[in-house]
Amino acid sequence: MATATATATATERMTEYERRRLENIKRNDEMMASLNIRSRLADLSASSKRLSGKAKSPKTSPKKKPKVETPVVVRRSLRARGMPPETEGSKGSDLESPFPNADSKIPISRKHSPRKLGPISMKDAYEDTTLYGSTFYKTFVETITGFSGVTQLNPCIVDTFEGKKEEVGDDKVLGYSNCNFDDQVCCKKEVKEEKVLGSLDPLSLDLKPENVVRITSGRIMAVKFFPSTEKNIIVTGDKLGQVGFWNVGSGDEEGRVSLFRPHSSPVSGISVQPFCLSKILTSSYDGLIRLMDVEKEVFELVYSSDDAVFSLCQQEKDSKSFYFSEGHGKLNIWDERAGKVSASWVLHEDRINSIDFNSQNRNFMVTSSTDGTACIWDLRKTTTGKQNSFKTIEHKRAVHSAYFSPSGGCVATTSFDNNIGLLTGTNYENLSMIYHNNHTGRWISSFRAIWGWDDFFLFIGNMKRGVDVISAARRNTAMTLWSPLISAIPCRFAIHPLRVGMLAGATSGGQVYMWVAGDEK
DNA sequence: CTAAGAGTTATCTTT
DNA sequence: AAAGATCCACTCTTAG
Repeated sequence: MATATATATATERMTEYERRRLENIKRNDEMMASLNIRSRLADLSASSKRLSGKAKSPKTSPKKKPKVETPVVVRRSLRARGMPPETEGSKGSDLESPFPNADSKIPISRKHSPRKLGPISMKDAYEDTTLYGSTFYKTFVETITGFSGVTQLNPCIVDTFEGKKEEVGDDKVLGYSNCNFDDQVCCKKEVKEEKVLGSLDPLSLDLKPENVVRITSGRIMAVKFFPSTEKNIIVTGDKLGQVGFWNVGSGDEEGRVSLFRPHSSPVSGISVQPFCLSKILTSSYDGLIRLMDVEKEVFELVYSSDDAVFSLCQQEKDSKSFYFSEGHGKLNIWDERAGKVSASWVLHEDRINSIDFNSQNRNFMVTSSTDGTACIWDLRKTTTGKQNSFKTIEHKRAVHSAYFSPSGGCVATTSFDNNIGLLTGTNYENLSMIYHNNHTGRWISSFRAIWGWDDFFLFIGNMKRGVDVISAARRNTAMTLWSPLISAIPCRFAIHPLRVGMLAGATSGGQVYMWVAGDEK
């Protein structure tokens, strides 16, 4: 079989990478020893207490009490109807507040929460986390509807590392990653790269205390930036079905986060409409796809299925259709004008975890699946079944993501088999496996390596609360970003599509960190 | 072939 | 400070 030889070479590579990995571990251990990490770990308790105090916003402790006594809860619909939203003095009063779940015990039901097969008003879905929701709700609506209407498109940094490999020389110490606190020596790490290629030096990414926020209360499954430079807004979806917004850098401590619960099960995908930023698509394990329309203040129901929807993707410049996966390997195309699914294929033998498109050639799509493969598809030829794929990448375990690089010239996959797969070459004929511990277990959303703003670096979380930066040219972990502000494992990431050097990482506790490049102060 | 169960992992809340 | 709850991820094992 052809797969036998492929497996053999993969095994050879594995040992090669394993060897290098062990060398790296040894080096790191020596370095950590020299930096006196071990003794610092001993008094972790003291520092972690201090750090968590810093990481969480100090004022957030008295807010939301989302605990539930009864797991099955129906959200009381239309309670807000007819209530004037001005009365702010009536904090916590169920009778007067238009957002009565501020102090009630119902808002976040756990499992088996029934889904509603129809539109949900935004006010009904609003999770009042602050007791002052009426004012913040209005602020939110004004913020999202207040875009100028001009949509900027991705400037598309088309710059590949192919052909520049020769420039990468032997290991040299390039620099050290920065940290915010002088007393935290442990976040410094040696970086080896002859020179920094590409449009951004990842070492310039800086995490500031004001850029750490808790958005949702559950495990974050999806995170996205709004494609606009007017305001920096991050939207997240979590395991409880919540969709949260963070208006970065504006408003006071509490007002910049708004939280809704349009779904009864985990939110699997988010897509902000490229030409209409007040419309946001969300998909969920509850089988629903909703369109949040902030102008109309409603979560419309677009699609419903008995199967879970596991991923959602929209081509960058196409607002007339979107692609989503459901059930065991099915992929659908939704036609906005027809208002129905216009094509449906069974592409994999198990759930499809990610969908992505080649930004330079829109006929090429890549999917990743729990069946252990990632496939590149030529949409002009796609019928059904993996045997018809343009290219299939085989992993030994479930594959959680597969993304085209910004130039479209590479594909990076992330698998539970502890590898990041890198596909290069004019016809994606070269496959490399880069070792990375992706064993996240049950409580952490699976890691997914995402591309930065060029073809040189990938970003992915690690189990030690750092952000590994993978060099595509060197095919290794070139550096790791650390910060004492990170109090949980960042597992899902997004880049700002229009601002080079703006990176968001989200955790299982609902927190989001935003790194920003540049201006060292 | 399918179902059920154990083990794995980290974070937040409660005691 | 330590224990308890989480509970649709995935893999492997065992029972039918």
